[in-house]
Amino acid sequence: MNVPDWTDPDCPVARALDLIGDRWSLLVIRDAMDGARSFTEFQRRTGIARNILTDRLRKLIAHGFLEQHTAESGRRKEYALTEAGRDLFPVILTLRQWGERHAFAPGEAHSTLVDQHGEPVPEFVPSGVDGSVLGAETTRVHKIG
Amino acid sequence: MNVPDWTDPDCPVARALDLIGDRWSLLVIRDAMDGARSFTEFQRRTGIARNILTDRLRKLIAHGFLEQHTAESGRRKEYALTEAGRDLFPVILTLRQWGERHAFAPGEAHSTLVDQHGEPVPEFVPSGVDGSVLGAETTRVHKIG
DNA sequence: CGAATCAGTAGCATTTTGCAACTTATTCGA
DNA sequence: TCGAATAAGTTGCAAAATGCTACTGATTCG
Repeated sequence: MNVPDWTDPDCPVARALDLIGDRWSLLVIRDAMDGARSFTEFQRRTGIARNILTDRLRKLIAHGFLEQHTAESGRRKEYALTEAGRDLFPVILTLRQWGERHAFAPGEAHSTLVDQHGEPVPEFVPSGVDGSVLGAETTRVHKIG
Repeated sequence: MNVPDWTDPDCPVARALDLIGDRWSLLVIRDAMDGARSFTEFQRRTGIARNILTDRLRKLIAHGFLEQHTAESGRRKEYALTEAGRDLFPVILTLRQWGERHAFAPGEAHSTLVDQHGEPVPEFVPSGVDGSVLGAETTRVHKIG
């Protein structure tokens, strides 16, 4: 997508999905957050076709999620998350937690997310200014204008 | 996707994306959260092609995000979110907040999310058991086994 | 130096998506 | 109650995206 032909220009959700709402982009971001740096490493972890990976890495760079820089040792290139890319952490986290709750059978094993001390990351629940839990029923979209 | 051929069976992020990681599913969910109930309404709001919408609605039902029931008045069918579908709220919210921060120029107008009293929904920041802010740098994936 | 590895490209087959026109059932209004 | 409008898809075909396999030119390692 050439940046300014948004599916729904007023909606931040739609703009975000125009940028990373495809089969692979968020998996690449996930792996970047988990330490992947090289073309081959992204390819191995995701299983994406090589030509598509080339395309996705270019788009992710063009849209400001990744940047390519030269590694300390050697001249080989590396991909690293930008601030905007790292800022997708809450998106990946909520997808993960949704998946844990609804895409695994009870008792079925899955990878988990832990903090620096090895403690599991707690469930992440949105709350309003008064501390009440927020959901689709208790919020609404306020349109422009 | 026929449910048990996951891209990456151990990863909840990948499973979630196998189910709703395409151009349109999350926009349909977004509109369902914002009150859309009928085929035509989804079509009008998203702009998706009608045959693709048919396909997506069927898949969302098959995967347990939506259910179809008969409206009170009249015999016409309606689509409604299931509990699993409503539980995608945090995903939509974090996508929205990412979009607000990174996909709009400073000062550019966009729709906003408000609570029952019309108060803007606050920024949603993941934190660990000790209350510290979590991000990609301070967490890691703990694999199965 | 030679072999292996990395980072892609290129060509082609398959799948997915999009568009426009058509169909069938409801519903609404005179 | 009839006729028109609207809802909810379906169908056929064209265009775009994706995937697979093989190939290429640098790096790097022993």
